[in-house]
Amino acid sequence: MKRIIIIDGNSLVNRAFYAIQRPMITREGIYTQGIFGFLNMLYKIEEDYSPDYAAVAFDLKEPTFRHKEYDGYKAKRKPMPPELAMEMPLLKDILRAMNITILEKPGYEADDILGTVSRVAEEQGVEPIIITGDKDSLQLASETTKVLFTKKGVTDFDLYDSRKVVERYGLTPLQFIDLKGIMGDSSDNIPGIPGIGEKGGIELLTQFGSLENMLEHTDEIKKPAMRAKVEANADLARLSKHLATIIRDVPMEVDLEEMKLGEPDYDRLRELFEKLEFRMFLRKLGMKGPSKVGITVPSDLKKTVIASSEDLKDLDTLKGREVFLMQFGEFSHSSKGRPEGLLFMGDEAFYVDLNSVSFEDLSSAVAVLDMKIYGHDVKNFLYGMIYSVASCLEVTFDTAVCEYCIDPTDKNYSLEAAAYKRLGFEPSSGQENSGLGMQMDLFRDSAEDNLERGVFCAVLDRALREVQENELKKQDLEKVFYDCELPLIQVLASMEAAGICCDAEFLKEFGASLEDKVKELENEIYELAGEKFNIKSPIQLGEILFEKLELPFGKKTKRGYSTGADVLEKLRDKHPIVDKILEYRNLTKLGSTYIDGMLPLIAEDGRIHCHFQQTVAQTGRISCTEPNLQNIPVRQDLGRQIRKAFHADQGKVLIGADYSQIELRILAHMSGDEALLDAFNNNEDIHRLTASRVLGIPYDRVTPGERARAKAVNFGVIYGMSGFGLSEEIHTSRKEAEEYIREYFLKHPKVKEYLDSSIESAKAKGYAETYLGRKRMIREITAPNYMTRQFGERLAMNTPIQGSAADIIKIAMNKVYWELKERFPDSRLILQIHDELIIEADIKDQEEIADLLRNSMEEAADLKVKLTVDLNRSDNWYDLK
DNA sequence: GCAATCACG
DNA sequence: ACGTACGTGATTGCT
Repeated sequence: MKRIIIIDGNSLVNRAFYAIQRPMITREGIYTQGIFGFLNMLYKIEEDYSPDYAAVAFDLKEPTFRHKEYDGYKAKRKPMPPELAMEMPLLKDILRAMNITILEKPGYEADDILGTVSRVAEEQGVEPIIITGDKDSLQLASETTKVLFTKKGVTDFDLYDSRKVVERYGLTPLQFIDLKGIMGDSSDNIPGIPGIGEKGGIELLTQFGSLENMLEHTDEIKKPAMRAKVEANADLARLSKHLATIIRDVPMEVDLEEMKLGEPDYDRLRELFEKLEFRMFLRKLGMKGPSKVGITVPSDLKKTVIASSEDLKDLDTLKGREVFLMQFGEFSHSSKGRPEGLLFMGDEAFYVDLNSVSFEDLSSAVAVLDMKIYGHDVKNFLYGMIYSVASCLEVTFDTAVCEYCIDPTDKNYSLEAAAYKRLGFEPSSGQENSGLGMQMDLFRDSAEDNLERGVFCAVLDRALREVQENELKKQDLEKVFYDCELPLIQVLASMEAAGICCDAEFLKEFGASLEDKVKELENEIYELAGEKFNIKSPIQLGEILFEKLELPFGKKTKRGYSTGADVLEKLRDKHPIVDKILEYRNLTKLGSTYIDGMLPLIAEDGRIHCHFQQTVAQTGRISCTEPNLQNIPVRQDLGRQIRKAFHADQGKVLIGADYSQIELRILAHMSGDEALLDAFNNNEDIHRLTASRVLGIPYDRVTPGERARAKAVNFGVIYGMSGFGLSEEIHTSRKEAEEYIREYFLKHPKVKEYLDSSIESAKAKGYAETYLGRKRMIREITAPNYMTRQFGERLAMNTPIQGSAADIIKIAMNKVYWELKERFPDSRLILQIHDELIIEADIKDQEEIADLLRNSMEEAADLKVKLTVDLNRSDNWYDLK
């Protein structure tokens, strides 16, 4: 028997829209999750039921006969969310391209079309399957007509025929209509008989079989209350049933042959899928496009396991070549483990088993090979070599870092994720959890298995690289990637390998002294609270402060009272316990994060080797983990003491250099605001100047308090401030804060223009752009939700500023690294803290290196303002000020 | 695994 | 009427 699928388009796309949890938006700002979900459903159904015919019915906007017969029909129905409404025309385009018939009929609903087409099909001996998320259509089920009803997600359905309807609900499909006549339907605003719901309705239908029969024999209704309701609303019930009845003879021509499934219009479909960024579907159709790349390992590839130091000479065939490199096993710098093995693949593949080959032997073998290497997350692999070797290897590509340049908003840069995104690659069975990208350290396979897996990764990575190379060109990202991020990999690897000396004894002693004070404070707090409790638990603390001690609570969080420092700060003079708690927090933070957290991360060489993350921050900054050396305390002296533990090695000195006000200088450059430009070019104090301009005070008479407020205003400008945010920051009324902002923009009209243009540009292009052309997608900017959109606007203002600063210091780092390597190989860049670089320099070269550092940083970008750098030298980090 | 908190730029 | 400044990472408590 031939089979037709008849889809309720509106209903299904609605289900699809809400089934896909996270919003999907393309680069151009088109919402796609409804279409995406719909197509997934459609493909699944085609696969499961292989239909011969297909049609999709849609509702039209104009009123139907039901509206005309009953004013309130669907009156309370919420309109389709605008994000989804946007998708509808595109969905129809896709269906047309697929050669799937679209059915619409003025005055009727999609349901009626389903009813009519299924009747005709049944008459012509074709089995109809009706697909919908709406229970109403169950009334159409018969022995031949099936209703496929969405259950959850986009691939989970329930199939009903008349028998299953009876089994499941105890009613025949036709009785469903009667039921709705009695109980009504709030979503369609069908009244039914007021006061009778589903339970009562089923009871009545079980007794009478149909609504008409019931109305003729109301005297037989046993419960008097129910009888009264039925008798009083007989007409309403008839109307309701009428409204709920799906019309099965809509006056329309139904030609099944026109609904026959045929070849889609591949070109048009490809065009649409590309526009919507549906890489998976592109691949599914086996069409040309980025998904065409086949992942097959050449069968004649020579593969060798190197399991002894003597065999390392086999690697000579790689000499001078560009080689894919991948590491198996240990990743963390702090733990003592060594990598399991390394894969090298040029024209041939080699797996060096580091269980049988010494690390030193490998490194000396590699050192003379003069290879260029590429791979996925190469920085981690470089650490698998001795630094002197790693620094000789030129890195020609990194598919992880490249993916980050193309889309810095992604959360997962594993090889699998990137290959899935760009190629539509899905692991075949047996590969699902093979850890192709990230987690190879979890596997302890045989050398042969690692070799096989590595070779597959090499082929996959090569395919990914080709797509990415095109994308870089297309999006004008080549400068960002090739000139900035790619060379930086080497720099960061070197910094990680270098690490910084950390004095464990100092930390332990400092920690012990903290501990004494913490114990003391703990007891005092229990004393003042009158009981013991967990001070570290915001919930318990909140109960003590705001219930037991009845202090006035400021803000609330999802879980209860807010006990953040800003709230407690305001309560300091209300109760002595508050100060103790603030001090307790202060000390335990230092103890747990900066002492206990740091000590185990000191490596055998007495140094801490943090990991610099090049693919995390959405603005282009780098971040730092295990430990985070970018947030070592500095603002308060007590915490700052921690820095005494970090020092230069024997015969070395630390040289620190930080950009002065780089973000505000970038703002001055981008906006062209004369007042800002002049201030910076004349080395004026920018916060003082802002105070003077905004508050209307002579420059020389600005007080420290006024300067501090102006500083907050300057930060606010960079962050895309609101009056509320600023008022919180400087503890003033919102009105006053808004006054400052108004005055600031009045005095700096070009800054205002620039920030507005940032928003406009992000709206038009869908992304924010930095000095080097780094792009960050800002999906929020077109969000219908006000808050979300506002957030997007702040991102649009801040990202070019923060991101350009990141670009500039990266340029400086590349320059400094190569200069040091050539001229002062004993001195190394060791830390970057966003606007600051630290070098551990050989004492004898310190003067020249200081100059080199300053010049590299100041000349990293050519802006309308001078970039200035403050330099400091010391043998420990604390005194680097 | 998330929320709250707090360290940095 | 709403809820509010940008970007990170580590620790702790709680579900």
